Amino acid sequence: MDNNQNQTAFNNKDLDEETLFVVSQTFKALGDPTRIRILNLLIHHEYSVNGIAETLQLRQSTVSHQLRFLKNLRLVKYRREGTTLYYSQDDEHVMNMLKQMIDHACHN
Amino acid sequence: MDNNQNQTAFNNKDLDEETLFVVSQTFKALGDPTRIRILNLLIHHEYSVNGIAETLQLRQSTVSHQLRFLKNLRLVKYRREGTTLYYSQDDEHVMNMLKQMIDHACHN
DNA sequence: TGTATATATTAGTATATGTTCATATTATAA
DNA sequence: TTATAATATGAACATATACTAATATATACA
Repeated sequence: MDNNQNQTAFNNKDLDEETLFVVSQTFKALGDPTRIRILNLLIHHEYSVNGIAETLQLRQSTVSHQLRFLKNLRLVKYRREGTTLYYSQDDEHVMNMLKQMIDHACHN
Repeated sequence: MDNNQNQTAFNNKDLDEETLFVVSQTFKALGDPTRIRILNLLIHHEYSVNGIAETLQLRQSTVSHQLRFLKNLRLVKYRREGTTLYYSQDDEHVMNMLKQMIDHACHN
């Protein structure tokens, strides 16, 4: 039996610390209006940092900070073109959950 | 055309304020380890407040505070039996997202 | 090399959040 | 009514979070 097996497989009552950390961090990323707006933009296509800032009426600094947050969680990635960085989504599963929740919230 | 129609349907670039609030609040609820552990317990069956506290090794007060949080978002409900309140899940969709994310986090 | 543009980083600040202790409330039973 | 058990609430505290202004870094190009 695999030592790295998660507790879900054992149907245990509590979650192991690492799973708990990853899950809470990921949901936390989706738990802020600014990050949701950024990710919602990136559903459709890539954007530069300034592109996001202008579209969402946010400071460049704010966008950059939140992108770093999302990048650390591998929820977004970027490609460089000259001095411009184009950010795009990097976790299809999480993006699907975001879409689901937006639809869930809209169907009231 | 319906005035209450959400912006997702229009494929707009930004989300309306109310959707943004509901979505971020819901994800915020899932963005805390304690609340995740509580909800993860309630996946299987109902628990009393003290039952949760004992199982997860948390203070009664902590559990009660977090249950109020989850109750306000209609993520949990309760039924009374004497002086005991049995809490259970009340949003199948959100619970499914939690399960999905836990599985997602485990499959590393 | 020097300048311009795009982005990242740092430090400061205000606010939000989670936990705890102490206490209040509620319902039951003697 | 009084006592007990279960839960809720309020206040205080420490920590986390998000935003901003100012500045640093990096790339391209003249």
